[in-house]
Amino acid sequence: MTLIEPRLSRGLRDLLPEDTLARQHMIDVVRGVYELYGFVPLTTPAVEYLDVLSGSGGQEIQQSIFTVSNPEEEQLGLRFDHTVPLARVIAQYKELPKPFRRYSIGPVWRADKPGPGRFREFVQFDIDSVGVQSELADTEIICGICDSMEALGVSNYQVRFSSRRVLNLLLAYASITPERSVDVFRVIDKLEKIGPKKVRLELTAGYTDESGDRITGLGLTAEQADQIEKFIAIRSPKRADVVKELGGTFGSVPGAAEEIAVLEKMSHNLDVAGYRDDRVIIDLSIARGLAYYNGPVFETILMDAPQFGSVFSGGRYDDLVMRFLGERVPATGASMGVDRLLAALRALDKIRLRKSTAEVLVTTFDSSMKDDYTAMTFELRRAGIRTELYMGTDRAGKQIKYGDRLEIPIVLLYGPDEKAKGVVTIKDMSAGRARAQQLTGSRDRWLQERPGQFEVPRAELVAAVRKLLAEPPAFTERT
RNA sequence: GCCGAAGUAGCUCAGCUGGCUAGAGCACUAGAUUGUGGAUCUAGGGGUCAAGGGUUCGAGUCCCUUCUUCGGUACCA
Repeated sequence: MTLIEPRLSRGLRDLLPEDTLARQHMIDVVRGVYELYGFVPLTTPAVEYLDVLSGSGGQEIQQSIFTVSNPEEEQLGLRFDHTVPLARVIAQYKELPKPFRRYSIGPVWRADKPGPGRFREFVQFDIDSVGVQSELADTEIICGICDSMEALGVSNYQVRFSSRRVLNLLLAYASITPERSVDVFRVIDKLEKIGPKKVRLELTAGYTDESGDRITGLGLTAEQADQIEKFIAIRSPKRADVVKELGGTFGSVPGAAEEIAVLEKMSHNLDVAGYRDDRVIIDLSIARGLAYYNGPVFETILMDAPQFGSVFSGGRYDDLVMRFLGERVPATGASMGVDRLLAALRALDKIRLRKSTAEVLVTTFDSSMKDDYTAMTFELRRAGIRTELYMGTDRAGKQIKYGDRLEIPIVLLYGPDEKAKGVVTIKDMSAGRARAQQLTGSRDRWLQERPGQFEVPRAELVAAVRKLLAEPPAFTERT
């Protein structure tokens, strides 16, 4: 018999229970925030028609789409984000009430070459408001980002926003054609990463980096680069100052006053909602690389883990539905990089890792008492306590060890002795974990001490377990 | 895509100018301990030395090719 090697195609990975629980927890928290805002969930298939995904043109785009075959031999592919399927749904279900404010959570696929921290299948959490032109919609997305970060226990973060329209006006002012503007945005967006010198070189003549790689410049003139530098030099920790200076320097550019006013309104809305300069700033170097953004753009940095880059970013994209309807539908939204944020939260020690969902393990070390164990287990489950019944008749040591390895906080011991006395032995596993740190050698003492163990009347089992679960554990747990 | 580095047990690695049956630590399994987690002791399982070819009496070690992984860089709708 030829054995099949267990393996995964490159760029794909498994998430073992511990990782899945951490991810689930994070998603639940953020979902809770946006449901608090009244967003509704939307689920679309992983597979879409290829032309729906890639539009009429876009060969580059098609290269990173995984194609899929079906019996009808249709041209299909896996979605690479949630935004395009959303645009399709908007166009297809015209009866949907507007504004349509929805969130989508699920895997997306990109057939790129995987790199460190980059996979071919990854989960995105998207929130979008469709059908609202008002900057209130953009503001609300930003507020939700802030609330999400705080609900996740991160206080030191910064949401930075800018506006593509303001940037576009600037580029026009610097005599840069609209076709080139996306290239320019891409370079400006690197400011934080590579510094102003390299940005200037990349905007103009290009340069050769340390590894000998040739970076092609955009070929702008020195005057054009000057203009761009003058613009992105406008920075301040206070939103009002940025708006003011922007108005002073560029207010006379045709159409600029109107767009600067949008930034001002957003800033005002944020103030009213209670999100001040310490959390949300205007940063004119935020451009985002995506071509379809046409209004406010924003991103989120964890100040204690900036190396992870933006963990939650987005912007306004009023023209995406055009592809399907031929008419403009205003839309704005953001996408949370679930895996990136999770990695950052782990680095910051903000995620409690759990190996099991069970709070209680019922051990079964006397085979004549199987019915007692089953009854006990379901009694706890009906009381809403997450309970695992040990399967098998291994000796007590193994069963307790199993609970220990899965970090189940409570283990129940119930044998003939307990039954005769009408009690259950409850074992608070955290106590033993703390004790084991101090105790060296001496197995006898370890056996005698039985840390964290106590008996309660069998009838009071549920109440006692509830009480113990409500108490703070004896050892320090991450929240 | 480009530049660089590395691939030996599940993980981290040792293995000298080519030479006994390829090792260690950790992890895992079992026992000491069939009613108690940790520590300790004992035993055990686990390897196509990334793959293929070449040189050689002999290759984990040298040469070539391919693959993969990790850095950096570019791209990222």
